[in-house]
Amino acid sequence: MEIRHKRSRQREKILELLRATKSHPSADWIYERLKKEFKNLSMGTVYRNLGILINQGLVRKIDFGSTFDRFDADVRPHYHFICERCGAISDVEMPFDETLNRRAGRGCNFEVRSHRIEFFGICEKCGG
Amino acid sequence: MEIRHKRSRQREKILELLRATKSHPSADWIYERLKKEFKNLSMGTVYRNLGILINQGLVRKIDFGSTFDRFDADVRPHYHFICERCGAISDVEMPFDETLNRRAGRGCNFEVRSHRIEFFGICEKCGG
DNA sequence: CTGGGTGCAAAATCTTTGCAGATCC
DNA sequence: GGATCTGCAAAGATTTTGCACCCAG
Repeated sequence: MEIRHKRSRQREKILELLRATKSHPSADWIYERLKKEFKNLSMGTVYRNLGILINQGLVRKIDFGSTFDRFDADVRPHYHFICERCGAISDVEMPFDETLNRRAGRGCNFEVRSHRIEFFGICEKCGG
Repeated sequence: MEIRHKRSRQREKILELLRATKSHPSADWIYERLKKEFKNLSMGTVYRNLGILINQGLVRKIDFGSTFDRFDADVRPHYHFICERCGAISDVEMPFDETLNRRAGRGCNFEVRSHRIEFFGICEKCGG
């Protein structure tokens, strides 16, 4: 199960780059940036190495979890639970916290208008 | 700016279907479901109508906001702010709420392991 | 050597778009 | 009739994968 990874200049540089920036870049940004150093770099290499770094817990992917969009006809503010095993999305019976936006805006100059919370874990069906 | 929309059986059925389900379906699920009724339905129609319903505020899309994944080398739990105008992602200086998982799990049979909060609004650069 | 890593290109996914013809008002 | 909608197919955008060669250990 455990794969022993050799070092690779590309992977080391990707991690270094990610650690040096606060902008939460996309794979493409990383690719363009590293291409200056590795003239023949390919996107495959970028994605493969990002995957390895994520597995090693050194990098986190900010995505939706699902590979496709999901749609909801309940437009009232509410939170979601996403099962990490089967991908099912359920509503969470927790009151919507109206104070959160204000608290998040404290101490920064962002105009916080809304927020979203997703909980992750194992759903009833998938759990023991 | 305002576009006057005619009725369309397909759009009405999509909304009806979304309202009747709690499973937060994908476009493909909707497509497969509606295909039984509209033999020649196309994905284009599904996506176009979902877009209209979203504009009308009748449906919400659960996605990441960005069309591509973003990566972060800061693996400590923290929250993100996403600018709705320029798409920039910043870290939010708000303490991570360890109690949230437990509170979300209350009253349901999910095993809540983690959570994520994204705040949306206008960032310093884009704001007046 | 050997197995992981790389570049390249093709494939796979998911979503959007152009167009001609059908439909609603 | 005219604007909107639909199906179809092609194009887009992003990510993944197969393969032959390369390189670290």
